[in-house]
Amino acid sequence: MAASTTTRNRTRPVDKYDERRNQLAESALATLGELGYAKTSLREIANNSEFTHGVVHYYFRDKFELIVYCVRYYKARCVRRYDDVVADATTADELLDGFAAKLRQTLREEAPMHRLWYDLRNQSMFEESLREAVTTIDRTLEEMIWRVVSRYAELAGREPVTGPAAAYGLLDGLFQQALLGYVAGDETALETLSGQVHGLMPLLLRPADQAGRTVPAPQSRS
Amino acid sequence: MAASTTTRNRTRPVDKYDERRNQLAESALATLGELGYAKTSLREIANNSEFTHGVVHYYFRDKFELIVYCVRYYKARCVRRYDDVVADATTADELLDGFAAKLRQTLREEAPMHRLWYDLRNQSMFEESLREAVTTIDRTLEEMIWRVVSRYAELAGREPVTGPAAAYGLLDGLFQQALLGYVAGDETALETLSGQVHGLMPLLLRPADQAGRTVPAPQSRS
DNA sequence: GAAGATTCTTGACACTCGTCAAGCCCAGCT
DNA sequence: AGCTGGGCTTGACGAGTGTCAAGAATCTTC
Repeated sequence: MAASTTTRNRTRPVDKYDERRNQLAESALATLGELGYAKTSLREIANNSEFTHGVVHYYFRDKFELIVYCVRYYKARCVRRYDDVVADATTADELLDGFAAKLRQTLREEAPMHRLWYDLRNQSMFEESLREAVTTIDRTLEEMIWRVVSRYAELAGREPVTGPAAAYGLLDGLFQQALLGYVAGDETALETLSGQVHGLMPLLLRPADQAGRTVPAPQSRS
Repeated sequence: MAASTTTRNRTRPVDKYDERRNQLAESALATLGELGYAKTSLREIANNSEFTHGVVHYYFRDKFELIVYCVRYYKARCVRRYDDVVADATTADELLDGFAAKLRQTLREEAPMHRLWYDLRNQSMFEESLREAVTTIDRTLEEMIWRVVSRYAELAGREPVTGPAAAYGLLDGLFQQALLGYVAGDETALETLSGQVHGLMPLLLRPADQAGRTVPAPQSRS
């Protein structure tokens, strides 16, 4: 009975409809962040909301549409997280400090969301239907990181030695490792990450005096 | 009825018993690598073996013991993968080439195993019972990578700028990104990874002439 | 070859899952 | 007031899950 994508009918309760979808997505994200993809059921999602399990099927065709909607909904919130840092910094060191601080804060405050993100990204390696949504958001994250790195290089008056993909891969690896430790109860993961990032970022800049080798950017975008 | 951990009784069919366990673990790993943790059932595992689903409970108390056994079983096979490369190389460049080639090969031939590993590592962020096994193998992988990096530095006559954890995090990030792309069908991920690693590794060495900054090693081991 | 232990199959159980349809509730219109 | 229809609840279904027990099949040992 529900309409195709987001509009319901012409009478106009479009916003009400989307509002409920977002409300359910919020509950779903909270549940997924707590239990993980494997153990999250629609009933559990509904229990974490103020509705019952039937409602989910009123607003989403099936479980999959809900999950994908959640991924996109989540992306909209997280993808501009470092833009302020980039915009406000006036020196390379200031940018680096702000970036590291924001990473620490993200780790501390958004750990469930991020373990969910890694979970879903991994699921996309098994479930092809998730792949498109995941690839899209992953690319957006890469661009977000690249805005930081390239601006950092600019402020330092040097050039990055890596392309966007490599820069994202490196930083994401450190962050994921820190998240793993932090979730396991290692409080020092916060400071460790900060220190590692402070150490890594300068390495991503080509030395001013000499022409070093570069980490080649991917030839194409597949 | 089954014995406690691995020995069965004193008559001596210890090896037979363990052999079956390993056989089942092999089937389980194949299934898990294909379907992922979330969608793998004991019946499916048994179907991929020459036994029926009841046998699983004859050799493993429950699903969890099987999974954990699999993780450890898998680790035993993969953790010395780069040792030959380290032992055989006589120059830094040779080591680097061999390492990159081995990474390419791993990506091409063992993609299902590795997406499974990342899946399980992520699950450990939701399921505490997995944490210990995962942490153990993760540390072993870190040591494996560190053997490569430190030997690489040694051959180059320089010092690493990172500690073992950061080195592992960085390389793991690149590998995971490449795996994601490769599984999604991007064949160029192989060469991209190789190029990125060739670019990254020299950055991990402190310049011979000057005393650069270092990526601090974690203070403690949590 | 019989007796006993071990290994494996089969079928059942209690439960949870996603899905769906029937109907209740209540705001808004005539 | 009475009706209408969208929003929501409830309860059911079939399929699939982990687990387990009872017994068949196979091997071991005397």
